Amino acid sequence: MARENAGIREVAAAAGVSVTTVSHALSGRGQVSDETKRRVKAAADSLGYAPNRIARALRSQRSNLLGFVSEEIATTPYAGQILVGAQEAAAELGLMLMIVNVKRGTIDDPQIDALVAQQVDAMIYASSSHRVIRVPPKLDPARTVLVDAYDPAITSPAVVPDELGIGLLATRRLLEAGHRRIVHLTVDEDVPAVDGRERGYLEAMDEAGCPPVVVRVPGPATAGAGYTAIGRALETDGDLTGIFAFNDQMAMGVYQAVGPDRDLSIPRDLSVVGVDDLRLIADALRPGLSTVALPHAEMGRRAVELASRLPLAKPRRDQVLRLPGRLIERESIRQLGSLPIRDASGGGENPSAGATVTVS
Amino acid sequence: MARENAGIREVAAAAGVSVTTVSHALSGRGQVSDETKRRVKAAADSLGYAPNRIARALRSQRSNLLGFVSEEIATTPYAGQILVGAQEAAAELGLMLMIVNVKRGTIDDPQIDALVAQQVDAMIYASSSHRVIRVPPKLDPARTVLVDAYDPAITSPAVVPDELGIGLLATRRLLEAGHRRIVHLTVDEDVPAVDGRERGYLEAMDEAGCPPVVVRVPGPATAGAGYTAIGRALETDGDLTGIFAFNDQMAMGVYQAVGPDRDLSIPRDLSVVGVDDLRLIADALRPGLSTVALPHAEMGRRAVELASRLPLAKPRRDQVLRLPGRLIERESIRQLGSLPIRDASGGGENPSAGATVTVS
DNA sequence: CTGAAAGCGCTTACAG
DNA sequence: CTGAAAGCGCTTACAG
Repeated sequence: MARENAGIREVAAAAGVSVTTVSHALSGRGQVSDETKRRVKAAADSLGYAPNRIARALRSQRSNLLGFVSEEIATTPYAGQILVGAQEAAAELGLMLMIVNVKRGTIDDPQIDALVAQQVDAMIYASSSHRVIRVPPKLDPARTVLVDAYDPAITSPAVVPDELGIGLLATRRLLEAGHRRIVHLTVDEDVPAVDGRERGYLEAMDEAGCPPVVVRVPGPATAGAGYTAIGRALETDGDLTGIFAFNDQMAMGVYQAVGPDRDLSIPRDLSVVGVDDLRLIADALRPGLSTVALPHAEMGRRAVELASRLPLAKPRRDQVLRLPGRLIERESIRQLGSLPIRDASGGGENPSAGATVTVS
Repeated sequence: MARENAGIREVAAAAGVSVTTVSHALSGRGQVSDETKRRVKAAADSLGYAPNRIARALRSQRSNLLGFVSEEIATTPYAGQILVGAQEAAAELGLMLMIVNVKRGTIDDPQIDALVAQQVDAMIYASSSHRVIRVPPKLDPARTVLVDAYDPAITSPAVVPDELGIGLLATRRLLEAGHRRIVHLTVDEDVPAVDGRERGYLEAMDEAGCPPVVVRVPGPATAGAGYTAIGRALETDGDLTGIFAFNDQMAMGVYQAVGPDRDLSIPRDLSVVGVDDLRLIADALRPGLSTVALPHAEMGRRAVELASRLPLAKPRRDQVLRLPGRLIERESIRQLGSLPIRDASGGGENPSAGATVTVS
């Protein structure tokens, strides 16, 4: 894979100019006549010249490398998507990504040291799910961008999903389909995703004048948690018709609970919306699960763009970029239309009159 | 992130020797007295010296970089696991991975050119699922290792799962649990995974003297395909008790089919084993799905180890490393014990007497 | 066993 | 507008 091709000297010789002029002509940095520029470019093309990035990095003290530290890249499909977006943006900017995988909650890792030793221009630290973290102290906060994470202790910019907007989007979708008795199934974890989606739900229900019901079960937010939660929800309100699950896994638990155990079916009796757009789940469930896709690829993109400007950008405190989710429609939401199914009342009451069920 | 620390000159000054001696002492390449070596190392430590990898790469013409080209790293959790294994092995060998994501079936990609321009020492090309591919011509076959893929046209070493062994493992597990009427649900795709697992199934059934039944439905191997396949299987043999699904997604289709549509339950009436150990599915299904985990991380490891030796290794034609799968037990297999449930006959017949059902 | 010197392939003041 | 020269931080023949 070693490049045995022409170097800048060969190009210079072929074009009949000095290496300085080749460098200037190709980089556009110096003053070079158009004619010379043309000749140099022609020579470079015909020789298949590509600058040696290592030599360039050594001389210019810029590696054009971005470090990408990801927590548990393998355990969720999310990190992969962030990576793809980051990768694309990096390619467009002429940067390469150097990737390292660390355990969740890592403070110190020899791999991170290795990355620093590579003299990356900046670092991207991607969490495995939106939460508050402690950035490893090895990373220079002024040269680090956080993805799907937020560290209140430092001033690095962060790119995160707009969790509140996601809660609004999912809940409004159910409201627009005519549902009034909508429950939010969530977990008792103290992370921005849980908090933000719930606040979005409460806000949307408030707007619509519907009493909110939040069912909170012990985390993590798995199918099992969803199974437990929907059971509680149905005990609390046997007439509910809309379910906003914290994520697709919890939504899967709803599917598992309604079929065999009860005489309910989706979407006939219950409309369900999840979050994550985990294809493996959302596509495989019958009927397909409507869900809010998180902007992972876009987060990766934006993180790279921010990181590439980091050495130059002015430090801004609490610079956090919230990116919107996107509703992916499948078949789990029933349009109630003008005629209400079962008891679709509930308008006009104060949201504070709604229930919060906590299972522990 | 730029290292503003000591360079080799500072270490030399601190130790009272030349930079040559520092280089020799630290790399262990030249002849240096133990005493000098000790002094140099102490100086390096106290200054926190780390060699500049870029300078080293430029001078020694070895980048210590491995290119990792992955197809659609985001769409499956597999690629992530391969990456983690590769990452770990690379770290142990003092190598860094430079990662690029390409579309499935890519022949030409500017990202790959970029990787080549980085002067990586070798390349790893990881497919998104075990199949026959055409390696992009930009990659030097003598410096490329294939993962989860095989290109008959070139001589690059390849690291793949032992598909036949996986078929044997899954089928024998059902046989050992006392099942005799075991069906293999698969798809009509011409890839090594389909072919190998099926051959393993046939071999194991033959060993046990049980007639095999293969139900083949149109791909891809999704939950929907599994749903269709189990329907056909039950039409063909209403008394079957064991199901070896091509993968976890097809196994999920079996779960979806047995519950609501028929009076069958897992594992009471049907024992199911899948392949992939997709946590999102295998853990979430009720009962948990027993499945064969593919050796993804190990494949990544071995690929890096091979790649790191590639510039030195002798070219060996058709060097393919087959790594075994591992059975992950959950709750989807019932031990039939000594007393046969329903009709557990079927021994003694020739496998060729078995059926192959193809749905198109 | 130790060190002076060349050089990897570029970029970048600087001089003309 | 163009080019000679220095130098990024190492490694590596080579000489002593």
